[in-house]
Amino acid sequence: MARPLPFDPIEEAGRQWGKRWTETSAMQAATSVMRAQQIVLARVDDVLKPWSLTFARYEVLVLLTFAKQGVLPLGKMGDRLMLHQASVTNLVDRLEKQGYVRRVPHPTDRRTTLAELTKEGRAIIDDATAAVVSVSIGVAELTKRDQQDLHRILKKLRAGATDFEH
Amino acid sequence: MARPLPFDPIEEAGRQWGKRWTETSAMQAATSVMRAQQIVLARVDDVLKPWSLTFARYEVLVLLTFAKQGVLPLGKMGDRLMLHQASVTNLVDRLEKQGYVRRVPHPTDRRTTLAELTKEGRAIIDDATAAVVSVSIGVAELTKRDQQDLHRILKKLRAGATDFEH
DNA sequence: GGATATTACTTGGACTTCCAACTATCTGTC
DNA sequence: GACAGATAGTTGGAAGTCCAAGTAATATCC
Repeated sequence: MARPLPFDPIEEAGRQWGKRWTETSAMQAATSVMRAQQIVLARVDDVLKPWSLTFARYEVLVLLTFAKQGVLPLGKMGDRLMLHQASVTNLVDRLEKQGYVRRVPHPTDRRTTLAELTKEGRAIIDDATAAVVSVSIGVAELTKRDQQDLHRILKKLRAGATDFEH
Repeated sequence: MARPLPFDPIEEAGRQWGKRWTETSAMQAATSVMRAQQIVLARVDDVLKPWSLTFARYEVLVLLTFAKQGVLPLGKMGDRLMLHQASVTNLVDRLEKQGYVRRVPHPTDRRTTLAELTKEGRAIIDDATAAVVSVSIGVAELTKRDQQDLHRILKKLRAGATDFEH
């Protein structure tokens, strides 16, 4: 990371940007999102270190926890997590090496691979989540109202990106 | 990417999360930020392809454009862009190979390396920016009001992350 | 003035993400 | 039933991010 500045770099960028170009508030919104993601990611990754997990791999475990039997096809996981298939393959590879997840063949469709939570994976998820919750999933500065506003605004963005039908 | 779902995966995750854990709105806010970043990045990267640029490298060029002489020390760029020094080194390496930027020794401090915009770099920045502006920097679905709200809310988050003094 | 600490940048490695290409398997149609 | 097309997953490569360690140069302090 870098050292904190005596001013907000995004405000300053807005000032400079506005001298030459248009869409200043869009630029500031976009830049804020980029930076906020970095912050949330760093914070959550940090509290997940005791389990050698990252936010990305933690999300995979959480998703499996939501499934009835702790089992899901890799493809479906990619849809839900909004990730490329190759990314899912990578994450499951690592989780499998860590022993939190196991690959299992689909009973009828031999193209499909299922990811299944292992006993170890199931055992840590509540503790890992407690750690993640303890830092408010990286958005501790925001009130509940802020969090909801953020979710509402970004939902418009996501709806326009063919994330889901609307 | 994956195929669009018949429902919003973040709403669905909220439903499932709430059955077991707390801080559901924080989870949805954090997850929304992660996904929004992905969307903005993909959109901006896409329109920058004609110049073989990415959002990250484009931001470096924009920052240099803001500097009087088109020259800045790498360290200062890292501070402004909120990037690790190693990331700046990497980006400047690539921009230098592309001919958009040149490394120049600092006149008095021999530890410092300056990045300087080349004529080529200066020549493309307005066109590249026109392309980026044409997609509203990836946040086209948001009204100006939304963009400002987003900026305001995320500023709280950034202030808590020692991005700048407040 | 010299030893120590700080600062600036680079390098190598880990991680995540994507794309494009490839293999294997299923589906649908004639 | 066979062939074309769609679907599922993996692999290899590119990009960006970070951290930790290393090198070089400047600052500080006694």
